[in-house]
Amino acid sequence: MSQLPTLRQLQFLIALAEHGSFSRAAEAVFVTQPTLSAAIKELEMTLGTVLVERGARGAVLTHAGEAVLERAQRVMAEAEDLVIAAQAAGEPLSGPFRLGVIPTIAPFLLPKVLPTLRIKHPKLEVFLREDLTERLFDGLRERRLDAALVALPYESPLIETKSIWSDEFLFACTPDHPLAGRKTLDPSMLEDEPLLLLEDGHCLRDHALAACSTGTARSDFAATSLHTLVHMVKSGLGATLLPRMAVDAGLVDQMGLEVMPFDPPVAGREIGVAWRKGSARAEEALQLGEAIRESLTGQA
Amino acid sequence: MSQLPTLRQLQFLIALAEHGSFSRAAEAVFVTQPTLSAAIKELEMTLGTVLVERGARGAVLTHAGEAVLERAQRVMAEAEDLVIAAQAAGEPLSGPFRLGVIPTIAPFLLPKVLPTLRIKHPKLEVFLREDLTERLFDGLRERRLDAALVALPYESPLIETKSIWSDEFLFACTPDHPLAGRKTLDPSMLEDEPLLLLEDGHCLRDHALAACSTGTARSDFAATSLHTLVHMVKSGLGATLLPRMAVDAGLVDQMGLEVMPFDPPVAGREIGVAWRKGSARAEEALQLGEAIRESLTGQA
DNA sequence: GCGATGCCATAGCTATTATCTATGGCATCA
DNA sequence: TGATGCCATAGATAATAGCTATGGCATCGC
Repeated sequence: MSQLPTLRQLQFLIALAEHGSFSRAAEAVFVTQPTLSAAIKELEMTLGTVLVERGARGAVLTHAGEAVLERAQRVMAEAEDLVIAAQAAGEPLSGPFRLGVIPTIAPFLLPKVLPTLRIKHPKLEVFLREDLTERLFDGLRERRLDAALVALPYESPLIETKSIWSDEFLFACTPDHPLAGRKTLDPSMLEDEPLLLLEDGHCLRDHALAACSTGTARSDFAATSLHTLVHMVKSGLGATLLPRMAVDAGLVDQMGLEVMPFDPPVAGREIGVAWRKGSARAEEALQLGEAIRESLTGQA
Repeated sequence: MSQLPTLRQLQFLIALAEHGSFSRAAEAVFVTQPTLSAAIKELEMTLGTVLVERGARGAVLTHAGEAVLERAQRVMAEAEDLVIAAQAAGEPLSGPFRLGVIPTIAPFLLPKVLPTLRIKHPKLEVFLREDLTERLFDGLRERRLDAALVALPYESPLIETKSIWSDEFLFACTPDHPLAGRKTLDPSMLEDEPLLLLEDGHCLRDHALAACSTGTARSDFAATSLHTLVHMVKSGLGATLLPRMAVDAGLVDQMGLEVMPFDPPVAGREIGVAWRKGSARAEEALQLGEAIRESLTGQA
């Protein structure tokens, strides 16, 4: 069995590749140039291959160096994951946690949930990022996020999800709408009803359309947020579907709109937590989802 | 940024988990018990978590320890891959190379190819393993093999392939067969022709059936190798399809059988090289395939 | 009970090596 | 042709990885 390189050596190689010069790379990793120089030489010795072409204008990786660099980055990333996983396993739901939330959930869920979360997990520091599902998932894949709250179903490679809450859709319209005044509604009644929806890219748009397969979207107008959406409904541009969570949070209060549920089986969307497959904080993501569910049922 | 653990510490942890005792683990990695003890303690310090429960009857990993262990094994595997990749990049096609070959290729291809390979790449030490495709692919996934020569198409997760050679199918029958004496053959002529084939599991069986979609396999007899197959044909049990490579290698010499090609477009199978996705020797696998192709065309 | 045994932790020492400072050689560029 | 920037080497030192010896503490067999 051949000798293994040191993580430190790999770290130095990565810095060297990044900065293209022994001296600057050394500076970047807070050692002196001879130290880094010796470490790279040592690495080349243990690997039995020249990794770097030294020149007067700096250093360039050889072909073998590039191959090693790629794997070195993987090894370092795995090692860093290990550290995070260890900390997470030692004390779950503590420390900085980068959570993405989609815009149709964030303003209605977070005010309810964050205070309880802060009490139950005082060591947890939640950093929030609001964005569309696809971009949140990109963030998960690129390790910029630890977890995300999104609406399901939503398939995406390398992403795993767990549903934590069912969010029912409600029909919203002006009082002079033909369907106004009803207690409940059947999706089939929305046939030929031009629905006002969010812009393309918002998963709520697709989920709403899926919920009432008979309804059609107005193609001439679309809203950029749920708040503007209800205002557009109010001004007579059409009816829409709203998540109950948003209505409960007071989205349509004092708007003078009619809001009614559907007959069972109730149409809706699932709210769930998502994480990168193999993430060091996958377990924590699940626990966070559970904590959110509890805090929702606790004060529902 | 938190301090990273050492590969050595991870190695110690893996040994400890495997042996369940500090003393025996230490022995296994050729250090003394206090050394390993100190290293594990140091690891626990840098991770900020207790990984091991010390008891009088040995050591057991904590929950966090299990989580770290799993990732530690990944990191170590990646690091070992890095070493191999470096050596491969430094001097491709050298050193030990574990090559799997399916039984319907091995006896006919290897005698042609291995001698040239030995001359062109004298430092390459090829270790051969003959088995069915699926088991070879298992070997690739479990890192017991570096590459495999198989017949394509053959989809399998985590496996990548590259075709290197087209192997035409030939029709073989006894001289008293109705189709005997023809120059060429159309697949449609095999309708209702009961074909004698290899046992289930051999991809050649499936590829042969795919080549002539009209033909049907005899379900009462099946051969375990191409050599027994031709003997069974000879004894009148039925006709069959043989890869040209095997015929060229003398499979039916002095057997008194009729062998004829198909009309274009010629039916056949692709012979290709396969490797584990992300393998440290993926590049070498490709090069090996290229070398084999060259050695085939060189003396075809 | 009570040594005997096996296991892990600690202490103190040593050898190794990682890192630093200082310096030299060698290209490139003004 | 000096000046500059870059990497390699040398020598000294601090950090640490490892070893030997030993102690404490359970468990087990008698």
